[in-house]
Parts: sequence; structure tokens; C-alpha cells
Amino acid sequence: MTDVSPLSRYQLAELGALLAEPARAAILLALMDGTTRPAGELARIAGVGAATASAHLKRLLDGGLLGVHEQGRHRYFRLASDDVAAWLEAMALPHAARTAPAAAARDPALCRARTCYRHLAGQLGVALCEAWLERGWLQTESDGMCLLPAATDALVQAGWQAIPAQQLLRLRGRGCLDWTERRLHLGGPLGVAITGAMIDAGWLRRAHRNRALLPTPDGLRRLAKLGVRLDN
Amino acid sequence: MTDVSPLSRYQLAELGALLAEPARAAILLALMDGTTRPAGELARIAGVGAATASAHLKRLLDGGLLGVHEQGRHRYFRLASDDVAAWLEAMALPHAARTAPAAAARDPALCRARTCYRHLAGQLGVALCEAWLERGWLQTESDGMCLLPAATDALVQAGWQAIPAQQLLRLRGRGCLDWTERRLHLGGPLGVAITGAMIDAGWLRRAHRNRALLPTPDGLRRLAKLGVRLDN
DNA sequence: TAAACGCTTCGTCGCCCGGCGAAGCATCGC
DNA sequence: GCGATGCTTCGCCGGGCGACGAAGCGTTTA
Repeated sequence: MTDVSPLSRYQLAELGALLAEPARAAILLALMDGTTRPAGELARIAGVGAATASAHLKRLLDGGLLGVHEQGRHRYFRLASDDVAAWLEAMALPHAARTAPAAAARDPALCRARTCYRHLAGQLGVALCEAWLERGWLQTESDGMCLLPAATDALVQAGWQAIPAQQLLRLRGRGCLDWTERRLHLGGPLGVAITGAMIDAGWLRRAHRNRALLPTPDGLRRLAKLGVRLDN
Repeated sequence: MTDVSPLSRYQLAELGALLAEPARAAILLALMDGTTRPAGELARIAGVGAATASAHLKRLLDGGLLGVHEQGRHRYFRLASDDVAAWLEAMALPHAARTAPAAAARDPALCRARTCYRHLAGQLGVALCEAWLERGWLQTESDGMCLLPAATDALVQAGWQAIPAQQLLRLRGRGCLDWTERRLHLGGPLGVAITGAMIDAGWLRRAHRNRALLPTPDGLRRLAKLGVRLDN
């Protein structure tokens, strides 16, 4: 059979094989929050020895899923890009289809708002993306999205002061498929910048146990001013 | 480490393992066009013996990626759902990021329009979805999308007669992430119905070698009437 | 300079699993 | 009813790979 598919059986199998080991899966999941961790810590998280972890990390590196930053005798690993994070999120789709109600019941906070890599996802992430598109604050371009001045004006009016408007307008965003909502939310450098600033400003608070983000009462008020509301 | 992630390391590894074998990957890719094929044919496509293929099919079935329809001494396999097809498309993302320009150069037709499972994807699919959302013909709901009467009126006016308007209005659609465009196109039963009817009506023609869809001159005219234009 | 540390490489072991042929079990056709 | 056909199950073999300990290498600390 001639494979003219954009992804050949071998490439697909190769990608699958990278995930097919619990130790490697654990490493990737640990880096999903955008953190950068040394090899030793990842070995401990994965529950394997240093030698084994080193082999896994080399394989993930060669496979293009991880990036590395060498510093002295340490090697710090991170996900190669936002794309990889979005891709890992998307991996959860078949699983989510089967267990979505159960998962929602088990951890509603995670469905309401969480980090996807380093940007905002969940109901709140989707609501923000759609509301701003609706209002014309966010514009889809050929590849990605960008903010318009109307948006930065509104942000400043809502008490935003973390990042200068000029800088925000230069950042590019990108749609990222949300596995619980099955709709797009705002990722890319723009999404990361906005989310990080909202956390710093106390609009959102990181949960300790997982990737959930907890909106503060003040944050909810300010977000509502920006047209972003949670349904329930 | 406590895994409170919605997808545990073991679940992620299990999903990866399902793809990690070229034979299984070939089976899944062969079913990506929405076809239903008997075990023997899939064995031939995968290039393995009947016994081996049977084991692979059982595993994919247990993993929830395939569905089966028994008829006499034949067993016909298909992808379990549109979700699985969308998920497989999404698997191509890290690969597409690396080779997107090359792939586009190699097969521009595939990027312009193709089937994703059984619905329209590529530039044309994204253009259709966005144009109809823009015009208010397509409405996003809590889970999915649906067509509004304004859309069916326009379809009839453009010469559409394949499916009665009443029936179209009842079908549900769903956003499906496009791996070349990184934006949503219209999938789900609604997307499947519209795409199938467009092919039947001669607006689009299936390519022989791959999943590309070739718009006919007549089809392009009618699509333009419906607000759907290809950029280039 | 020596010892401690973080990580990788090497060598080895053991298990998992993909491959096949043979046999078994249905169904279809003559 | 009998053989052909499609598929599954069973048993076996072999290769691949994940696990670890030991050794090696470079960096940091004392």
C-alpha cells in the first residue's frame, strides 16, 4: 500500500511509542504545567532509576517532544513547545469522551479553569476566547490570533497594569483545542502572557494539587467587566 | 507522585501503545476516510498475516478506537466514532509543525480540501465553518453546533437539493481541529451529511490516491455563493 | 587536589509482545 | 452434507526494549 497520508504509519507508530511507556508519560505529564525540571527530579517523578530516566529523556529529546537547557552539571528539561502541550491535551480526547461526566464530577474546578501548558484553559479559557472574538477584541489571522487596541483599552480600564499595551499588541496567540469543552481557547505567547499576568495580579490562584486555576472573587468581577462569564 | 491529572500516566501510555505498532497505525489510517473494511482486507493493508491482524484488531477494539459490524462470516471494522478520527488527525500536529511547509509543497490539494473521517477539512473546510459562523448560519451551542434556517434557505437558493432542510436542521455538528490550518472545521453528523451531499452533487470530487477533495468549477461557484472562498 | 554530585554510557538480564503456522469454529456455496 | 472461505484461538519463537548496577565524565564544593 502506498502511504500518501500526511502522516505515515511509521511516523504515527513512532509518536505513539514515545507515549507508550508509563515512565515517559509521567515525564511528559509532569512538564505539562510549563515547568522546567532537572533529569534527577524527573527520574524520581517517573519512579525509575537515573540511568533509565536518562534513556527515556534522550528518546523524548530525539523525538522532538522535549527541549533541554544545560547549566553546569544539571540538565533542565521542558516540553519542546506549546504545540507539544496542546497535542498532549488533545491525546485525552478519546478518554475524555468516555469519562467526561465522571471527571467533571470528580474535579469540577479543573473543568472550570486550569492551565494548559502555561495558558488558561477550561470553561473560563474558552469563554474568554469566544467573548473576545465576539467583541472584536481578538482577531483571527492566517496563522494565529492577535489582540486589537480595543482590548488593551478595556484591560487597562479593568485595572490591568501587568503588561504594557504596546507589548501585548505585539504578541501572537494561537487557538488550542480544549479537551473538556471541545472548543478553542487562547494559547501561544499571547495566551501565556495574559494568563501569567492574571495570576500575578491575583485574578487567578494556582491550586496546589493539580493544574486547576481558582478565580478569586475580585478576579471574577474584573473578568465579567471584560465580558468573560462562567455559565453556572 | 499522586496523579490528579485527568489523564493518568497509565492511560496515556495505554493510548500511545495502541498506536505504537506500524501494523495498528496502518489499520487506523486506512479507516480514517470513514470506510468500513473486513478483517482480511485490513490484514493485507497492514502487511501482516490474518492471525496477527486479528490480535491487533482485538486490541484496538478493546481500546475503544474501533467499532465492529458482524455480517455472516465477515467482520467489518470502522473507527469507533468521529472523535477517534479527530483525535488521529490531532496526532499529526507535532509532525505537521516540523514538516508543514514540505507537506504543503508536496500535496497542495490535500491542504486545500480533504476528508477528515467523512467530513470536509483543509482550507475549504475551515473557510466554510468560519464563513457560516460569521454570517450567523451556524450557531455554536453548549456542546456542538447546529444550522439555522437562514443557512438552509441559502443552500436551496444555491441549488442544494440533496437533503431536505428539515432534516439538516435536526443534525448536530461539532468543531474538529484542523491540523494544517490549526483552526476548527465542521465535523459531526452535520458535517458528514453536508460533505457527502456536496460530493454526490458534484461540487467536490474524491481524489483517487489519497483523501484530497477536488472542488469542481461548478462547486466553487456555488460555494462562493454561500460565502465560502479559498484565499489563493 | 580530592571528594561529592548529576548525569550519561555501557553491559546485562528478563519480560513483553509481535510474528507465524496449525488448529478450531463458524458461515457460505455447490 | 461437504468443501471452501473468513476469522479467531492457541502455541511457539525471536527480537526489542525497559529495568538496573557499575563505570565514566564533567562540574561544583571543600
